[in-house]
Amino acid sequence: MEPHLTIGEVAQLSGVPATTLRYYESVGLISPPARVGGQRRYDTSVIARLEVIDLCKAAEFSLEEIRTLFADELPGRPTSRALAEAKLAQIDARLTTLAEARAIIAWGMQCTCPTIDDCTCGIHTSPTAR
Amino acid sequence: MEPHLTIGEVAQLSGVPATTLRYYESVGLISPPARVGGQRRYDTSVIARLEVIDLCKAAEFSLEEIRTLFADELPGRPTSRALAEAKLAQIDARLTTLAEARAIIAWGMQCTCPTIDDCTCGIHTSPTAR
DNA sequence: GAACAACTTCGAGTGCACTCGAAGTCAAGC
DNA sequence: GCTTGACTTCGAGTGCACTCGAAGTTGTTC
Repeated sequence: MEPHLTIGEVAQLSGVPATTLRYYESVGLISPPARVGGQRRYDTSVIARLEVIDLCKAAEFSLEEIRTLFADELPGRPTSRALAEAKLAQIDARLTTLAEARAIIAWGMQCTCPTIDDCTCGIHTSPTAR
Repeated sequence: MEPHLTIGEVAQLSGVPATTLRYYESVGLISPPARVGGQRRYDTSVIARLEVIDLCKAAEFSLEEIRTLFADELPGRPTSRALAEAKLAQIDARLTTLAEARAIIAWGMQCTCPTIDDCTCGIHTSPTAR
């Protein structure tokens, strides 16, 4: 785990742009690495952390939330657990509204009105009964 | 349909803040209303338009896209149709990634690692086989 | 030792959809 | 005529996650 990777190498290995790596460091998502002549030298563990970040992003956590997840080192990680539960609820809510949006569009595509303004006829009879 | 509603009345009737109404006008989503002594006077048709905008927003269209929908007056409204189809695909893609996110979190909540950094063990065995 | 790429910091810009503040104008009621 | 509240414009600010540009420094190669 010797620090030997330049920021460009980490960027290449991880697929995360160097600018973004500096940004992540600035917001405390990755810890400041060693320096050689002012330049950053990373050890390979940063790659794993970037993978975790990627996973968390895929799970719809904000960077600030991911920072919190990393900071949570209590036994059982109650903060992370609470965050995950809240996020799950958010995702479910989002899934619901997206399904509604899908229904609205599918219904709208059957519309034959000359302009969309005339479509108000459907507002009170749309599939989600708005 | 005489223009007699002030911006405040429209805001109250529609639930859309006056600041937002002015913003919508500035981006061409609603047409500039009549003026009495410099003040906006709307006719009741603006309420219907705001309802349509609301519906489009619920369908995940951006304001710019909604502007396009309103401008589309060709027979059959081919532009709107294309936009709707593209949006449907976007929504479906989003539904898929959200479902993945949901699976990732549900899986993460079973984790008993002391810190999230240790969880990398799961990256290659997560439910979506990332 | 000179060229060149890759690095450094810092501040500012991007996109979206608002939202706010300042400073001024207008209409209605007393 | 004065107050009050709602209105007007304009520019700037918000939040998120970057992204870019400028100006300067470092490491590598010839």
